[in-house]
Amino acid sequence: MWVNLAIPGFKAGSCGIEATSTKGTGKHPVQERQAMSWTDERVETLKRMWAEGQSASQIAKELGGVTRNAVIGKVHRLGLSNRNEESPEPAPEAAAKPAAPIAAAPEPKPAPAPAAAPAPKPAAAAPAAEPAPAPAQPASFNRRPIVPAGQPLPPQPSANEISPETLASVREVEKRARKLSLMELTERTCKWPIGDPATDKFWFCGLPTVAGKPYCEAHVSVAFQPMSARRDRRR
DNA sequence: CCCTGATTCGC
DNA sequence: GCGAATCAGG
Repeated sequence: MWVNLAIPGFKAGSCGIEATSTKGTGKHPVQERQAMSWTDERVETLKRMWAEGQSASQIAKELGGVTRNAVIGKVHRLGLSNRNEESPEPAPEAAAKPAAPIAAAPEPKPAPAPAAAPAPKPAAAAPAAEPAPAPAQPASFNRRPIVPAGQPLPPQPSANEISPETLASVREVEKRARKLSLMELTERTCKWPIGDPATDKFWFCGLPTVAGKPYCEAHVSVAFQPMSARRDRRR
């Protein structure tokens, strides 16, 4: 299960290494040695995610131990504010242009820079974008249990049931999916499942839901269709 | 309400 | 440098 959120007694008094073992108590030895700090690694993650267009809160959550304010503050100090503003370099392909090239990109992977940083990401079998939510079992234990859905999973419409435009749009959006695990879903994160539950390549969309709906805008469009539209397209 | 980023300013 | 509090906005 995911344990780096909300460290109980944690209170970043400031920056520093809160050396005193105020929390040296019997806490889980989870990642948290010496109060969070902007290590090269963390800064790199911050830069990468910020460049990808992730929000400060999302970045904060990923990093753990910091608030979105901290992230924003750091972003400013690093001087990489306005993520917009064309970069001096050939734009590295912004990941958010709906209604655009429908290129068949089968790889939904952000591909972090191969720098010299020891990626804190799970290796081999996991989707690189997010720590795999299945740490409890030995790697050899493949074929994990069917995901216990909290609610019935939506039917995955076959390609011939949705318009090409919508399909393209959805795929585009899914590249930006937050890839949440079941436990990370909240009332307002899109619960559309993506990938095969029987493999590691499975997660939930997680983007903001349309008010009152369980899915984000893109997924609502494929989940809720007028009967007529469905009938017309089928068969 | 939920959420965003921007800024200030004591630490 | 850091980030909570605050501000301004969607």
